[in-house]
Amino acid sequence: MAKVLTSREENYAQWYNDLVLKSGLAENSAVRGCMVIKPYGYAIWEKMRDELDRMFKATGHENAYFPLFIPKSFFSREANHVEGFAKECAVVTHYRLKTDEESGEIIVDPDAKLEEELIVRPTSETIIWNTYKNWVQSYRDLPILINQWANVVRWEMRTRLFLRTTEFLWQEGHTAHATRQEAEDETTQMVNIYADFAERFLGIPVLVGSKTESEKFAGAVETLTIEALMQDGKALQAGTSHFLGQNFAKAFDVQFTNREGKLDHVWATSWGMTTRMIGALIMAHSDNNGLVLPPRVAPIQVVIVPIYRGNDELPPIAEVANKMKDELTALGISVKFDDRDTQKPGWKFAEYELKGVPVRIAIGPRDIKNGTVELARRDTLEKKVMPQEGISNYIKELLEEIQENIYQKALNFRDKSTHEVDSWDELVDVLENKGGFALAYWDGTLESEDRIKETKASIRCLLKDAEPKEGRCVVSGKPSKQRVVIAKAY
RNA sequence: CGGGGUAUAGCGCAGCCCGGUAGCGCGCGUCGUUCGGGACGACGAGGUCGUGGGUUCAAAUCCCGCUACCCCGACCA
Repeated sequence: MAKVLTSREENYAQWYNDLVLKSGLAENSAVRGCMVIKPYGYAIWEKMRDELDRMFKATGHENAYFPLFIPKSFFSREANHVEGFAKECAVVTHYRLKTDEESGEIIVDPDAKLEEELIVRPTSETIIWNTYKNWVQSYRDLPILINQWANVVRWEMRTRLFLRTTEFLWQEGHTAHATRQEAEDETTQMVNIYADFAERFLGIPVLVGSKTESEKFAGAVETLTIEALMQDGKALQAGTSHFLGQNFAKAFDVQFTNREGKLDHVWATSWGMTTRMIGALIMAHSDNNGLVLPPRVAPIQVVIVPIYRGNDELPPIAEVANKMKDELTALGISVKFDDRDTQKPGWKFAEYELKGVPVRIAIGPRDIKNGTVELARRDTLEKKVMPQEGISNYIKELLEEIQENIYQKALNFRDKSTHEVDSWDELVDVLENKGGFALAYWDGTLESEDRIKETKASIRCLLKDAEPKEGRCVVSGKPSKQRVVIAKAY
């Protein structure tokens, strides 16, 4: 087979980049740091979006849309929040272009300067809270459970396709509650939805936990996160859910009259998941032959490739293929019958492997004679000849099996790559040589955390369900109640 | 913004040191043979050598400026 991908072993970052480009998911655009998401990549995003949207709606959320632009002054309201984003936002200063008399070039019209600059949203808390202010008077107006599908812009210094782009697509949920408890429950509920989505749908096992003080979202009281492990042993923050306390309500003056007739500020949450998940999907499962897509996110779940010589051989094959396609479609499976005569079978095999299609069926003259098909699964690269009879139900079950197998494989890898460490040397050994998650006692101080950061790794999270156990901090040797998860991260 | 690198056909590159008017692979088009793992042959199309200036009889090649992109750091979903 012609080599189109750099291998993972040779250069992991290059492998990832090659894969995104060659499989047709996305490419770099004319604008620095921004990508073009191509149809195949966007189809994956649509699958993810539809499933998340379904989960959000099942838990009582509604979609709405807020503006792309946010008045600069809004960012002055919440001091902690602005600290986190102020340095990396795109700012709109003018509203008109004109043709320069001398050069004939298009220039920004200096007379068209905005009185107040507009910020291209890096996230929408400020404009949404400014709006919620008018929506809430009484506890009867609560809760507000809103999600928005949108694009946001963060002027990152270094970008990578899907993992970190200047503009990216995401959903951001913003909820308002009458009580602290209710908002905290919402925060937990949403991080659990993310974890469930990642594991059940994307086949990516995740750790659920809370961020340290220094790693949490600017403006949040607590940030819950799901952390995934990539095949190169680095962690990827895959979704976050923030308990915002009353910070934004106070900054934007969102008060309501509670059941006792007293004025109070509302309690808030926000939570988001982005197109970065496509990057996670790629790095968690794919191999040197290309993408490996879990069936539930695969835009094409089954591809049928005819093998024929001359135009006489095609019609009987097409007949079997189309019948099979109809049966599979009736079972809710997405099927492509690729009868293009512009590409050869071998070319198509390689192409669909690169694109990560979970199941491939090949039908040739031999199969027509024998009533069989050749069936290949992408996750294991196994091929076998099967009878046509009953193939549809077999494939339906096989897709489930592939979904499960991909998840188990990732889970085994994570378990194998998770190490308990009890000293600084052990920690460094894991971070430098082994990769993966290190579970270590930490004394909870910023000093110790900074020391850990000097290794280029960070505390990914404090595990949600960890039972308290006594130990000594690997940095300071001071007493510690719980192990934390440390890893190098994207 | 600091350090390093690159810019030549749609893509990947050679040519530059030592100046003489551009080449290879892939891809693309036509025709034929092929088609159960990225086929083969023949013919063909395609380049103001990033950009502005300078040196020279002559610049992809030497000199100066500019711009863009990539990699490594600080930032980050």
